[in-house]
Amino acid sequence: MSLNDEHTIIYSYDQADKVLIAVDCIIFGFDKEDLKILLVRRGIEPEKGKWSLVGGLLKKEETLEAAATRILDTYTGLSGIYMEEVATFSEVNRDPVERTISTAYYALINIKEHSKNLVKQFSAKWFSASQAPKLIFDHDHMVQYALNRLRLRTTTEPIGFDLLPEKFTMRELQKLYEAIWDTKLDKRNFINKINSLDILEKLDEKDMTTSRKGSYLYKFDVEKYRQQNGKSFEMKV
Amino acid sequence: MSLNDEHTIIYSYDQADKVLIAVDCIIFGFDKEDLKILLVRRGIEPEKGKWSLVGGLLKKEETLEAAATRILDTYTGLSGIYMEEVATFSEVNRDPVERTISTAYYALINIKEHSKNLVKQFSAKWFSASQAPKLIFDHDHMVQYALNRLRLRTTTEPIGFDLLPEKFTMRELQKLYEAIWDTKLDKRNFINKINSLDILEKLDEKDMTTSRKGSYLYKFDVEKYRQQNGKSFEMKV
DNA sequence: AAACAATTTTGCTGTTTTGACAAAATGAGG
DNA sequence: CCTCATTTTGTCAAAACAGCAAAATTGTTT
Repeated sequence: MSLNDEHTIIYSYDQADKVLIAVDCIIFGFDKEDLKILLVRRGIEPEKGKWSLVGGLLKKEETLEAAATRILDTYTGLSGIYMEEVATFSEVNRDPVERTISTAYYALINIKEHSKNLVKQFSAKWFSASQAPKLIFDHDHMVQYALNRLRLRTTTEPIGFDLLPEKFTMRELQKLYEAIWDTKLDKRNFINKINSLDILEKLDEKDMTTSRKGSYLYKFDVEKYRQQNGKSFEMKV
Repeated sequence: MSLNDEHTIIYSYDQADKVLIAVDCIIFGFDKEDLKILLVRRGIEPEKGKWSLVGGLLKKEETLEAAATRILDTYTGLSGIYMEEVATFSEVNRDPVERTISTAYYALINIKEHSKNLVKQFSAKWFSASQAPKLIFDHDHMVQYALNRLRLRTTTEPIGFDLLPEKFTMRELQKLYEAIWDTKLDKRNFINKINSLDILEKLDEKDMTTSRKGSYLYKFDVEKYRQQNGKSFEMKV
C-alpha cells in the first residue's frame, strides 16, 4: 500500500462502507442494597421480548454524547445526569440484522427520581447488576465494561453521590461503595476515610427509619470538594 | 415518543443516517528523554500538508480494533503491539468534508524497532508529545485524551515496558515514567519501588554507554509479573 | 422507671507505605 | 593513582492503612 493509495481513498468510500451508529446506555441506580441497572424488553425481531440495554441510533446532526443524553431523557425523563463513555463495540456481526457499531455510555441516576411513567411505558425494569438476565447481542459485555469503568472512576472522583438522594447517611454511602466494589468495608475506617476527605456537610437532621438512635444525614458539598482542588478524591478498595 | 416509535425505526433508518467510521492512532514512542508521537503530513485537501495522526477508514468486514491493528502495521510494519481504545469522537463537523466518526486508539511501540522505510514513505515524523505541531481536525484533542489514558493505565499496569527495548537500565525506566507523568521522581525511591514489585530480571550485562561505572540492564519478566496475580502493578506519581 | 434491643458513633494501635534525604562505589580516562 | 561522572545503596520520620471493641442513643418492652 503506497502513500497515495492510503490517502486517495479516504473520501471516495462507497456508501456501502458506511455503517449505522448506535448508542447504548448502562443506567445505574442504587436502592440501599444493590447496584442496579435499568433494562427494557426489546420490542422487535430478532430477539423480540429479550432484555436489552436502552439504546437508539445516532441522528445525523447530533454527537454521540447528545444521543446518549437524548436516550437517557427518553427513558427516564432525567437530564443533567452524570455520564461517561465506556467503549465502542464493533464486532462485525454483533447486530444480526445490519452492521451497527455501538458506543456504550454509563449513567448514574438517583433511582427514586426517574419517571415511573416512562419506565412503565417502555416495559423497563430494574435488575441487580449482579443478577441481571442474559441480554441481547453484546450487551452483557457492555455492562461488564461499564462496571469496570465505574469502579475505576469511583476511586478517583466522588461520582458515587449521583446514585444517592441529596441527603444520605454514612451507612448508605458505605453500602453503595460496597455494592460498586463488591466488597465489605470496615465501618470505622470508612467513616474516617470519608471524613478525612472533607467533602461532606453533616446536617442536623437524622434519618430515623432504620434505627432507634437514628443516623445523621449528610450532603455532598460541591464547594468543599472544589476547595480540595489538586487533592483528588481517592478511595482504595 | 412512544415505545413503538422508538423501536420501529431502528432498522428502517435511511442510508443517509449512516456515517463513515475512521480510526486514528496515537503512536507513542520513547527516545531516552521524551515521550514522542508519530505524525504524518496529510496528503489531500482539505488541510493538505498539515500534520495529522495516522489513521484510516473502517472496512466492512473488520472490527475497530482490527482496523487499528492494520493501520499500525501499515505505518510502522509492527504487529503484536500494545493498544488501547481511547474514545470515540463524534462532533458533527469534525471532518469538514463528510460526517465521520473516529475512534482513537493509542499504541506503544519501541521507537527503535519500527520500519524506517515506512516512516519515510509516509512522510512520518516523531515529535515530542509536549511540543507537537498543531494537528488537523480534533486530533490534538485525541492526543490529549490518549495521554490521559496512558497516564492512568501506567498506574495500574506495567505497560511502560512496551516503550523500551527489551533490555533497559533503571535510569531509562525512570526517565520514561518521568516523561509519561511529566514529573520528577527520586532515584532511590523509584528503584526501591520498582524492586518491591518484583517483576524485573536483573541481568549481568551492563550498559556502558552513559557512564564509566556502567549501569545494570534489566528485563521485564512476564512470568514474575504473572505470579504477582492479584497484586496489581501500582505506581503513584 | 428500669431493663432491653437495635443501631450508630467513636478511637486506638501496630504495621505498612511513603517521601525526604546523602554518602559510598565503580571503573574509564588522564 | 587520582579524577570524575554516574550508578548504587539505606535510614528515618511521617503519614496512611487495617484490624479491632466499647460506649452512646432512643424507642420499646417489662
